[in-house]
Amino acid sequence: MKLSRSYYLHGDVVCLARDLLGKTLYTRIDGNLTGGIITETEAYRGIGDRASHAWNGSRTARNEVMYAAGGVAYVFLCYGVHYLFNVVTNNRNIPDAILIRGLIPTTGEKIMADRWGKEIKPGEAIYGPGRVSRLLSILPGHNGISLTGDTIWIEQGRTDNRKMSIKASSRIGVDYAGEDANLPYRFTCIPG
DNA sequence: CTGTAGATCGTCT
DNA sequence: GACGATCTACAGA
Repeated sequence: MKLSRSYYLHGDVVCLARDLLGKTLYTRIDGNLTGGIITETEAYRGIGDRASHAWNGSRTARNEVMYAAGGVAYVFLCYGVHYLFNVVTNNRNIPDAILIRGLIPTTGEKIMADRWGKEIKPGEAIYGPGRVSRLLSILPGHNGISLTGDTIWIEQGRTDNRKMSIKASSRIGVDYAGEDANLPYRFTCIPG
């Protein structure tokens, strides 16, 4: 069951980042269906969050899609090498987003292994936002597309995340954000 | 196991 | 012109 558009309009991005754990992210790119259970996320909270591209109201061609209504993809190039995939949330003109940092492949594992160039063991968790987008073949061309369409979407899945062990911790690679780097906006889980 | 250098380019100042 | 919401390979202990 696909998450509906209204799901992404929720006003608390930190709450949503936590809620996404245990759900399944799918992509269908060039006819290849791949997907996995989300195990790690980070919330980026609007214009007041120094770690966010939208900090201090910054609004440019790159981050424009963060200002769209929730339920679309935000994809950007990081370090000139990796594409990072975010879920845009909240209402129009409120630039909240959730970075997907890790998942456990459950669909199309062989396709993902080919894209990665490495073997993926059954049940093995993949950590790292750059790897996630590479395995799912998410590219800049997907920036701004709807998450309720047939290319990238998220399903509720079977996992009840109230029964998972969920941890909150500080976000990765955002030392430039000063005190905001210490906010507990990173969520990890061990499905069980 | 830990540490670190290099890759590589769009974006913002 | 500087710098990333990173990953990998490789060196050393």
